[in-house]
Amino acid sequence: MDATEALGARFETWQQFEFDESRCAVRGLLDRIGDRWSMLLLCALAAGPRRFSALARLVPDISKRMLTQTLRILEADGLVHREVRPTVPPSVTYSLTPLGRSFTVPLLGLIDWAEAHFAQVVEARERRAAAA
Amino acid sequence: MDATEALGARFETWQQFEFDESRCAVRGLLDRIGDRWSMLLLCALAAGPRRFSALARLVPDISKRMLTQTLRILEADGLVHREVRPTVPPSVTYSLTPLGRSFTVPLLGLIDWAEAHFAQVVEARERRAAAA
DNA sequence: CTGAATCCGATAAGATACTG
DNA sequence: CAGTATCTTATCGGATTCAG
Repeated sequence: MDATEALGARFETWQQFEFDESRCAVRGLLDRIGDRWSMLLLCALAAGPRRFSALARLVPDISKRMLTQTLRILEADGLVHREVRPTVPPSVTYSLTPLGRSFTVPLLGLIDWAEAHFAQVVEARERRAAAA
Repeated sequence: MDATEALGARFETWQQFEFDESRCAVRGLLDRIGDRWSMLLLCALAAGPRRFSALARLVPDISKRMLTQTLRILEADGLVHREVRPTVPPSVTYSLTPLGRSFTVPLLGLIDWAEAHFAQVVEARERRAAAA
């Protein structure tokens, strides 16, 4: 059974649960990390703990608002650890939890696919644009 | 080198490209399939070709508008094939392309992780909610 | 049956200014 | 340094209606 068949079989079990949020993991997962920044921040933290301002520099076009919000969600989901040292000025360091590190395995798989096949996706789009 | 280190190293190469959209595959990928429906539809099509109305039934809470729009994007990206048979009434069948099937491999990895660890994520959220 | 077109509300997300 | 608060704009996505 290849991955496509396995995925198809998986989908059919979800139907039996009627995609109940608490049991349908895809929905629950994508609602949380399917946004523009979550995966990128997890990638940034994979290289090691980073402070707030360091993350802001690493991901150039994220606003402070979105950075804070996304980190809060990742922290609430148990993927990221937030450590505050009560110095003056304050120093806050973010790092991956063991759960967050376990997530880097499938995340790396996704990114490997993207880097290997993204050219094909772009080509498909261009071919379609040319046809229109 | 484990996945976390590999991912961290990967991230650092993206910085050198300044996350240029055309070369940063994550951005390009997530902009397309990071929405609410794309991955779910790819899962639904993994079990085999499906007609438009069949997909609408398989994914109960998607509107026709979003179904059409999402399928069009997946088609434009070369992940899904759209076949129209000029009967009356018209019959349109969607199926995964070879590129789409290759994507089911990392997608299955992501879903495996979600099903294995989603309980931990939920628990983390509840613990946080209880603390607040 | 398979869409296209339009309208509209909800949410996401950027910019800016301010705080301990 | 590490946020918060507020405002505003942009986009998402649902409901409805119409068409080939």
